[in-house]
Amino acid sequence: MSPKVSDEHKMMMQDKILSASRTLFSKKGYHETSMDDIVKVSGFSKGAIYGYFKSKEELFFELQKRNAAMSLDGLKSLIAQEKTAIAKLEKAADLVFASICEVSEEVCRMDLEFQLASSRMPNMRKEFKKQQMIIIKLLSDIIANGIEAGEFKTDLDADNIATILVGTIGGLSNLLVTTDMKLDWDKIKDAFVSTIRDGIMR
Amino acid sequence: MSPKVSDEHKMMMQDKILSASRTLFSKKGYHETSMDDIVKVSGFSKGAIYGYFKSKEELFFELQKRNAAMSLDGLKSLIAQEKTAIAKLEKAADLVFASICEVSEEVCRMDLEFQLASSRMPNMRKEFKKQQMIIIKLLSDIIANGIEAGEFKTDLDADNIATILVGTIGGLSNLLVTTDMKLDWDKIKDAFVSTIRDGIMR
Amino acid sequence: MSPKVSDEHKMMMQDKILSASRTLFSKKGYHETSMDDIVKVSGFSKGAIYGYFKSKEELFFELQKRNAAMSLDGLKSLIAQEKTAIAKLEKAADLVFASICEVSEEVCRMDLEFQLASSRMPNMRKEFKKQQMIIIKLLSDIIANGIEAGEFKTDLDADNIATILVGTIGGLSNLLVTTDMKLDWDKIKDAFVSTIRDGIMR
Amino acid sequence: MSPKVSDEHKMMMQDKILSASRTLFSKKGYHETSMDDIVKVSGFSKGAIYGYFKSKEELFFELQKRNAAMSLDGLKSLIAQEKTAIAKLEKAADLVFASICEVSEEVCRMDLEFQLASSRMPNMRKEFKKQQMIIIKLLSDIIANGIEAGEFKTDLDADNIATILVGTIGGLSNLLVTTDMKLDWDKIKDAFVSTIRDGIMR
DNA sequence: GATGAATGAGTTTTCATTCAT
DNA sequence: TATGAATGAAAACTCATTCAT
Repeated sequence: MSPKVSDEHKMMMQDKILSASRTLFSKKGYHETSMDDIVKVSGFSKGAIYGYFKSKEELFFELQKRNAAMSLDGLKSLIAQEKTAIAKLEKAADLVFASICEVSEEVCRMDLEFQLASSRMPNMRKEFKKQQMIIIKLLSDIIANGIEAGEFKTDLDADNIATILVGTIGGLSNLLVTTDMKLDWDKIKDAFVSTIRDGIMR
Repeated sequence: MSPKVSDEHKMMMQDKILSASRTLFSKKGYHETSMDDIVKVSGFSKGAIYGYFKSKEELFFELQKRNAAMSLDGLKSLIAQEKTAIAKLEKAADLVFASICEVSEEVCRMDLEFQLASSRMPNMRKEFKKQQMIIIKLLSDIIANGIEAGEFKTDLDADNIATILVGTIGGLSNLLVTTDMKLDWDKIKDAFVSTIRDGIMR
Repeated sequence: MSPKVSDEHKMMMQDKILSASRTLFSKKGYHETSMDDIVKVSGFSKGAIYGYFKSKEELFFELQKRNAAMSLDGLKSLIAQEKTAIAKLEKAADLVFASICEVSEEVCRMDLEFQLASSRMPNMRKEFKKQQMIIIKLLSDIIANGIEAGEFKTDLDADNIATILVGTIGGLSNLLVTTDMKLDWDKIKDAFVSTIRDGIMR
Repeated sequence: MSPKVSDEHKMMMQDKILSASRTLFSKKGYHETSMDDIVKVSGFSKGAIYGYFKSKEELFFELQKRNAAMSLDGLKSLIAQEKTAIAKLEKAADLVFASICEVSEEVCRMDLEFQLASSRMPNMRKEFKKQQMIIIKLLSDIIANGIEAGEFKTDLDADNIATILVGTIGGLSNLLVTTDMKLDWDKIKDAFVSTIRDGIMR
């Protein structure tokens, strides 16, 4: 079982590098972040980094995967705590708006970078699609359950509503980083939640 | 008087260059488009292009401004044809979903590029914010009128709803280009419109 | 006809770069010569060199082509001055041995580099083969004429003899650069010429 | 006594490493073969290889020495079976042409690599010269014996003829790998042997 | 003004070699 | 003695920008 130790170690080292990269990518963007920057900030040598990731692109790709996995885990565990569909959705909205406000720009910019990369790099695109699908499915299932349970209108298409929700969340997140709009996110959240609630509940 | 003629001429020349750039930027992205690409496609010389724009960044910036102005004009004239607030909003939704489906990827990718650029370049950000504000204000006014006219619920915050709408539209557009999801945009539009309608109408 | 001026100028510039590269490649070898070396020695900038040759490999390839063309021209004009087949062959031997002795190492090393490159790079190989074929054909024709004219034995296969001659010359040239053997090239030439003469004349 | 065992062991280990390197160098060339390649193919660790050879260059150098020694042994034992000088030479020609045709490219490319290295690295050059000298001496002695025995013309210079023979063989071998010429090596061998025979026999 | 050749700092990536374990 | 992760100098190549003509 020696590979386990080795793999764990590798994971840890990769995480250290990714951690440094995360800050840089979100601050300066993918193109503007050079491997030299990552070398400087991470404290690893050029060769070491290339030992752990075979290219800048792969490093970026891996970062996206791990970020997404973490976010998804957080979302899932939060949702699991609630019983009703509407409560689950509200909890999800809470989390997302909280991350927009608190973790704020860094994470949101990173997301934008990933979206852009996804629109150009086939591998990234495939992965990103998969991730979005998972989230949409997650919400879609909640909505479908809500319909079944009589919480929501019966004529809703769960998938489409879920897609719209994901789109809205992403769009609002982007709005935050692309403008400096000092928005009152609490009120926007309330407006969002109540609009959706009125729109889908019966 | 001569400056006027000269300015008009300058504008025309700039438009020719921007037109070539638009295609390139949306197809390949900002970073992957080189000035040499623009030289080749536009037919202008290096020196000429630098005569009309003082840097690649400025060229990109200018392109965004003109694109936004055109889109806004289209939106405004379309909206002006309708009387009721809800009809205006639906017309706006039509336009946006049409551009997502028809003009499709190219335009949406361009938007992503702009959003990303906005999140890094202060000038761009300022401009982008201004543009978003204008659209939000446009929608907000419609909503406010709708409230006043008794079309919509009275407890709505027009600005927040407008922000959400703009976010949703942007998010769905990004979803299109970052994933290959073969979504049924017509149904999504319907779901979007009816959710919103139920959410805001009384 | 403006391209003519431009093309001539381009050729001249390329020649200047190639000239500097020739020295470097023959002194240090292909792999050991960096583009920075060429920049330093040629006085051109990085960008300028890449403007004239799209890669180090292409530069090397072009150098080989021009070298070969020059050598071939020299050989042809020398041979044209003689009447009999044996005299032509001897003249060719003179030229080759002279270049081995006088121009000496630099040219011969360059040849070795080209041979090695030919054995690995498909494009180079094709070009090298073509060049060798031309020389073999040149000699083969002389020999065939010599056979017809009754100078040489009638049972000779002109192509094979020509191939052997080309091989021998190349091999001796390599022997010069790969060893420091202070050989008496005049005597070797005499031995070569007389062996061949006795071997093929009747 | 322990050094003897140790030395033998070292030799064996070195041979294993060299064996893996031989394949790599001949397939990909010296520069294109990395130490990592050798690690992968040989199964030895980086450190182990550097324990047995102090550099890539030395490894290459040692490989050349052992290759040459093996070839020479084969040649000597083959030649020893023949009585007359011409029979010995023909046997030598057989061996060489056989290796060109059968073992073919791989070995010949390796030779080219060595020749090139010889032309740049003083140590290599010295060794290569020594090896060539030995072969030339071997052939030269045969020729000298042939002259004495009345087989060959009396006015031949044995050393020069031997040099030419070695050059020719090397040149033809290079011709094989640097071009794809589908030559009829049997006929070339016949032409070679008969030309030489006619050129030197009385 | 217009041109496009020239610039050179900056980019990603490789790889022979070392050395702590 | 053996290992292989780490090193970092050096390589090929790009491209926004300038400026002599």
